[in-house]
Amino acid sequence: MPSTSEGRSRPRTTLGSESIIDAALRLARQPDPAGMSFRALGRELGADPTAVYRHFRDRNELVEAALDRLMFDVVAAVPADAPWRDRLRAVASGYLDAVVAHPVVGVEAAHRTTGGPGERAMLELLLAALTDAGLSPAQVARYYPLLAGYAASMAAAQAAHRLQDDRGLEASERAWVTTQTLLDAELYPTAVALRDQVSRLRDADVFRSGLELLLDAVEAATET
Amino acid sequence: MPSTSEGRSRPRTTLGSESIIDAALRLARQPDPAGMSFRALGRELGADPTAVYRHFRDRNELVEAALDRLMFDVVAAVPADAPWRDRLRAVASGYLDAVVAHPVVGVEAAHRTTGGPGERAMLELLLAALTDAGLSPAQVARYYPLLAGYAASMAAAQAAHRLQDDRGLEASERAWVTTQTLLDAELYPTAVALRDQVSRLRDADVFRSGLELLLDAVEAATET
DNA sequence: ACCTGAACACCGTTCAAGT
DNA sequence: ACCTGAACACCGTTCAAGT
Repeated sequence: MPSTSEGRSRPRTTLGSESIIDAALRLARQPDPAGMSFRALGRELGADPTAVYRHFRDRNELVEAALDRLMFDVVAAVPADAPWRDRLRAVASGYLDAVVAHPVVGVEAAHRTTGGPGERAMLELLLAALTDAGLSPAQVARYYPLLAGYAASMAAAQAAHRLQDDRGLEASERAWVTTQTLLDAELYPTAVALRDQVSRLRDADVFRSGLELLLDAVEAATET
Repeated sequence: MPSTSEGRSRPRTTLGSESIIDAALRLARQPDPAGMSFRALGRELGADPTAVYRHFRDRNELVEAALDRLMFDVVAAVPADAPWRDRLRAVASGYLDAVVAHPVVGVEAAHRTTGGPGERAMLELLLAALTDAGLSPAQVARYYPLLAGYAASMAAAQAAHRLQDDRGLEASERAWVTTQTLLDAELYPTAVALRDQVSRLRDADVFRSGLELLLDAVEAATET
């Protein structure tokens, strides 16, 4: 490393948590698993990598802050006056898009709890929508973890899938459950129809159809 | 289960892919994210860490082999003559248990495709069960990716959750979707019932109830 | 033929030193 | 008060050298 300040324009505003999160999310968009390292972050910020430690205790805290910001923006984009089912659909697919668009942060979305305003806003939205649907508190307690867990884990899996094959873009075009095993298998030699249909499946389609089944279950629960 | 483990002394048989996988899975049981490093593996095998490269091209290949072995054993434990719904329940919960019991390998389960005999056996089981349920090939093509994706991503998320808080055992006792946010929130001050119920939720319960909803959907699809 | 071990290019993180 | 940069203890992986 040459001693700083050559070439390169200088972002070099005073460092703040928000600008660090911005930079982290910018790096997280690229499908490079190691793209959001502290060293890359320092380069992006025009500061020493370790300066980030002034604002976040460790990597964990930074990732959670970035994730919380994604959630906050997703919730903000959901029309508040839409029917409950539309609201849930909107928040779920917005969340999926955000997580997949920032795969480096997104892979951590499945199991992390941020404790921040974004998470709280999303929680509020979920609980309110389920209550508006007509569920009792006991029913909300049953369906809310299921919906949240489904969306979080499926989205993270898709982000991880996208991170994995940088190589075969065609491969990541297909749904991640679509093993090559299935596609070339003599396993189901007669079921050509099955192979054709599965090979056309996209990750987002799988996500959506599962979500609709869960929402159907919510709707059915209100009718008893 | 393989019976070839002889206490503490010296594993040091001639290195083979199978014994390496055994050792890797042994290390993967411990809830230490970095526990399955090549260096730890070398120690466990009584060999130089890099000797593993003689048998697996890289870490990716090793993880896939270990995962495939888990799947193979899970499928082998499913009674082949049970009704289709019982078979699917058995394979799903066996898979969840295996993945959560080997969290270091399990976290990778969501998005990986092994292409091995274990994966093929599991695929065969799934397709056969759905066909036995009465689904058409087109319906199988719709529900199979959903079931596989659901189980894979939820199981991986639970494994990741278990890896994360080594610290608060009580925290990982609770379902991972259960934010502290919800538990101490003034958010729903009236809904004490909701908080109480959610705080009693376990990860495995969430997994199971979602699975049953999906299986209900499969069953309903056969009646049209 | 198979294993070894030094070496390489990375990580996240700490901390004494600078300004 | 805030940032720097060397240093530490790790990674996965490569490759020339050993047996």
